[in-house]
Amino acid sequence: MLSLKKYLTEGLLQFTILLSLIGVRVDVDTYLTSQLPPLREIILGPSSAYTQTQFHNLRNTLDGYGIHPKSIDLDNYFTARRLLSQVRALDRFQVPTTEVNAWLVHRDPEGSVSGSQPSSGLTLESSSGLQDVTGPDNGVRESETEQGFSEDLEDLGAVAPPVSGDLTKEDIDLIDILWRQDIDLGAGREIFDYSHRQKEQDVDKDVRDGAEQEDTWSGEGAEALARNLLVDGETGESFPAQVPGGEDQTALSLEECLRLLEATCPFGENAEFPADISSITEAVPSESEPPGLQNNLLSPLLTGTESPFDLEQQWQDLMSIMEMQAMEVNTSTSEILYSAPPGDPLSTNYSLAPNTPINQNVSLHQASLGGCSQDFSLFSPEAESLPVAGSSTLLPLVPSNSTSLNSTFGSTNLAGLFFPPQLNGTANDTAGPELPDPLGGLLDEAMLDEISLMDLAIEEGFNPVQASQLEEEFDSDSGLSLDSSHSPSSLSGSEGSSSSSSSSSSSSSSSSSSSASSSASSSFSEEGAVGYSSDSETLDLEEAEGAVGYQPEYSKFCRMSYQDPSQLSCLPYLEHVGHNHTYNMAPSALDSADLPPPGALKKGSKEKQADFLDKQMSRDEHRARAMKIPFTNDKIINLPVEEFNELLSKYQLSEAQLSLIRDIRRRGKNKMAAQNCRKRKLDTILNLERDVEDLQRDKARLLREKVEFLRSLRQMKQKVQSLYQEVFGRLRDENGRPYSPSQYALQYAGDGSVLLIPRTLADQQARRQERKPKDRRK
DNA sequence: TGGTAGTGTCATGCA
DNA sequence: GGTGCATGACACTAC
Repeated sequence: MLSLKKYLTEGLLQFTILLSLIGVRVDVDTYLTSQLPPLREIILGPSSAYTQTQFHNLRNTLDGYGIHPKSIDLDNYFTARRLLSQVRALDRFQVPTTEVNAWLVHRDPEGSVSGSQPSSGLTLESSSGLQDVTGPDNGVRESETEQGFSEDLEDLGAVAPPVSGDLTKEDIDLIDILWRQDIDLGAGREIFDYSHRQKEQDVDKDVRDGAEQEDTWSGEGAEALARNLLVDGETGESFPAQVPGGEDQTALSLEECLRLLEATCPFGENAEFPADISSITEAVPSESEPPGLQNNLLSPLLTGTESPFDLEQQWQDLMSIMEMQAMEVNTSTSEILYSAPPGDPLSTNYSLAPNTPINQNVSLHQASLGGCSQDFSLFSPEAESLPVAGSSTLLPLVPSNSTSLNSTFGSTNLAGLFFPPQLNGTANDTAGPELPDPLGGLLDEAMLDEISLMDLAIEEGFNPVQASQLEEEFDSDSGLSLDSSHSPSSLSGSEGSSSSSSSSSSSSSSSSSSSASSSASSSFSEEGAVGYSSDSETLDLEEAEGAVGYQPEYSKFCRMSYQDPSQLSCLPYLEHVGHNHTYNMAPSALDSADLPPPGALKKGSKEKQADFLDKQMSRDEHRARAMKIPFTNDKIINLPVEEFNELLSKYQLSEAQLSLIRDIRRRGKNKMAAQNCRKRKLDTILNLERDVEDLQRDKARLLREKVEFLRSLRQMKQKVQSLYQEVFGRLRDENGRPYSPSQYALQYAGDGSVLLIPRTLADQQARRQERKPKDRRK
């Protein structure tokens, strides 16, 4: 069955890829959704968006680059819808599930925007559907993971019609010729569009392996980049779309931004912008805009080398989980840890997989590789030194290192709240000038407080209250003093049953006993005389023997019954199994210590039986026998004090006999006490073992929850940074130029207003806000 | 022969 | 102070 699935899957994929490569549109969704849900799941997983809606064909006609991506009105519509859904999703703290989106690669006829295909063949993203995967359509193809969104697309006619007839063999040959030209020039097309080529070659393998994954945000970042790129039809290189009259292409007017914010943010009504830019409703992009300026707008939450955890701490956590996995506590732990989505920070830190797309720099970098060399330079450290936007040489948003997070968000508000100090510690270490949090007011304080509390909990590893309770419990349970009260099993079961006979033997008188003696006898009957009492068999033997002494060896096995009651059921012929302490027997009884066979008791004579019992008598029994004590050691030991004294008064006993009787009673009681003590010790140890296992189980569970929380936090961060990036990227000054992220920043105040403020001012505010939490902690 | 586990016993403290 | 109980320490035995 598996092989059949594999065969079908691979075969369909290969066939579809082939069709796609020759230009035949294959919309797998139409087949999978309606007809073959199992097959769909085989290929796509439980829920995924697998469509090859070639939006690029809408714009990429045969002459390809004749239509700019931004000329399509759907773009704004989709962007607004997506932003709205993302913002709405921000108030939901959800633990995402993994979803695999497989994208078929279609070779663009010619002049395709190479930079528009940064995503690899496989994109792993959240099922929340709020993260977009920029498909090969240069941004028009928006988040189809949103429920029903793809339907909207189709309703709007966004789904490209089949283009099988558009591409002829000559066209394909022409593409190859142009391609070879680049190769002849020393620049293969794959240099400019690595992922494009990579996808064509490896998509089949990737679909099967599911290994190559991209962070969704990188797709968005690439989308934002690619939107501003035009493509050289010959080389496939991309270059910034700074063309005259481009106001209808790339510029999103401020009005649109405001509308967008109103639609996306609940505080949109109060949104306001500085007056100096309020009049910029007709943004006209300038030709003189330095290339790459807009592309410098990078993720304010983007961390270059995201190492949100202390490595040592995470290793400890990992080892704990590994221990629990060894204990087979919960197999879901491994599922979480090892099947974590690519964006999972823990999976990155744990597995240290080199290809894990957790490194957002890498993802964005790769996305930029698809564009052009200019884009490439944006993400290189050298970019910091490039003159950008006139005199501005500061590029604090360049995520070449981990300062990017704090450079824009500082350590306040979102950055500080989304990431506990433990998480962004490296970012703090390398943080340069702290910049204000442009999204400080994006979330209301209540939500931020919740997140902050959760961060504290995560930072502490456990709930401090619970941790203190655990600590107290451990303290109180230290040692063996917790025994009886803490371990209810310590004095139950075998003890009660074993003491029943002794208590019954004294029940006639103990019921009439009063006060102290009654309490003593009751306590004795309840938890005393463990295993030391003579059972009926012993009593019969004793009476048959007619004289003295309990049967310590019989009772010994009864006492041992708490260890395994089913094995040693107080049978005399099983004595050879256990210990045979004969040192307490009379020297005369130590001779001929060979035990009779099991059948000896049945067939043997009374003499042999007497010999056998004689051997089993303890030293005190022998002494009592030698001293002619007129009652059994069992009575001596187990009778309550009053009954015992009454019994002694009935007989005329010598001083030596009385002394021996008292010694026997003392030793017998102490013997039982010792046995109880040892039993309690054993129970305590067993209970402690159970407690340790429970605690380890709890720890593993908490670690799993921690992983999920952090993953969700990371996704929220990505969404926020994406929103910031999109909104900021659409802002234009009076000249239609985008604002430099090194000079301006968006700031969301607590009252819901949105401000575009200078970076310096944002820095100051960020510092102020950073001091507040420190003061609070003090 | 030495180590270990089980057991009994003694001494001691506590209630 | 006697009694019962708990427990550490020791000795002994069997394996």
